[in-house]
Amino acid sequence: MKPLIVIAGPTASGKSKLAVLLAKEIQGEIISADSMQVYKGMDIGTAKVTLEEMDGIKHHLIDILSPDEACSIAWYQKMVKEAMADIYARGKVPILAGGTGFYIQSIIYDVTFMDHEPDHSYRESLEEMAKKGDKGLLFSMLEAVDPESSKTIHMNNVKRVIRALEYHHMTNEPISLHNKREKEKQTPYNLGFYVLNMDRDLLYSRINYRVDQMIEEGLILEVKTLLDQGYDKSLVAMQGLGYKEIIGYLEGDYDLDYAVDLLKKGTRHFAKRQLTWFKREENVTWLNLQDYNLDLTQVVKYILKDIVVKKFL
RNA sequence: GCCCAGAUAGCUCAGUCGGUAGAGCAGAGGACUGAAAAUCCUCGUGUCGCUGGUUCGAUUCCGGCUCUGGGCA
Repeated sequence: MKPLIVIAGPTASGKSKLAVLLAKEIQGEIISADSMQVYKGMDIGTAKVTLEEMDGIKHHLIDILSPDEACSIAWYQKMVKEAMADIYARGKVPILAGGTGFYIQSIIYDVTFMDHEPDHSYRESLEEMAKKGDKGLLFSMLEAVDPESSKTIHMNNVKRVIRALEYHHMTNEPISLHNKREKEKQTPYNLGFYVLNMDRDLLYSRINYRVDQMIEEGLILEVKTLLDQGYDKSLVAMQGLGYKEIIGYLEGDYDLDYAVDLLKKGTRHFAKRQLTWFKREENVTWLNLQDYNLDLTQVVKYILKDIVVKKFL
């Protein structure tokens, strides 16, 4: 089995830096597992690694789309697999690093996605129904077609309901069946999965600090620039943390202090959701930064040892 | 110093015509398989400021006190 090292963790945990430090030790190249860092021009708000921070380590899947291009998990997965093939061909080790749990899963379990594009007109008709407030109708459609999913997807979760309906519409099979099949998969890689974390209080104060830094570094100008370039607030990229809040401020919905609070709060909530994603994963090595005196070089030392012991490489 | 209004969950407040109380936010937990930094679900006991009184029973009514606003001197 080919080696794959994953460095995950909530936002502001230090995983990007950790990944670089590790890459230098094991002939690694970094593949970003981040749904927002794929976009060009969104640097401050996504806390994208700078050229300097990359420190000569090659990073993949960063700055590959403009903000008006939609990134889907299927497309992301395809790009990552290409990058990995390339990395292996050159005799290096891929390090998947980032905080988007959904994306990470799609890689480590090599989830199968259909290779055709969604039926936009069908989806739009469903979205139309949702707009009219017909949540109940959508849900009863799901119950009829995929009773299994109707037990696990909540009626209010319109996005999930629509996707399940869309999936059935395109494949004539319930998405619950697809999910079940995919969940049974074992990873095809020799997988070393590390999650960098710390006590919640510390994480939250780091998040709050980081948001203040972003404002100082010019997040508002970055957002303004994107809007001036014609990127609309309805774009998926503009729904990202740091962008939607600042857009609200720029449009006069509230003052800057409020926007900053909103962003800090949203980022804290996000970090919690990220952790939920990693917690359900088995065979994960959790690393509490506080056990290493907040020193990433000590964390790297531990990982290097662990990699040898568990024969990940 | 006097008058008025407050004092209830970490915060903002609602409420109890007297039977020990509940929303939003914060916080915690969870779901997710082609929007995922999105979307969605679950979780609310706290000396009801302190202290006397009335009462079977007071956070609720009455008195005093403390504190915080606002007003008058």
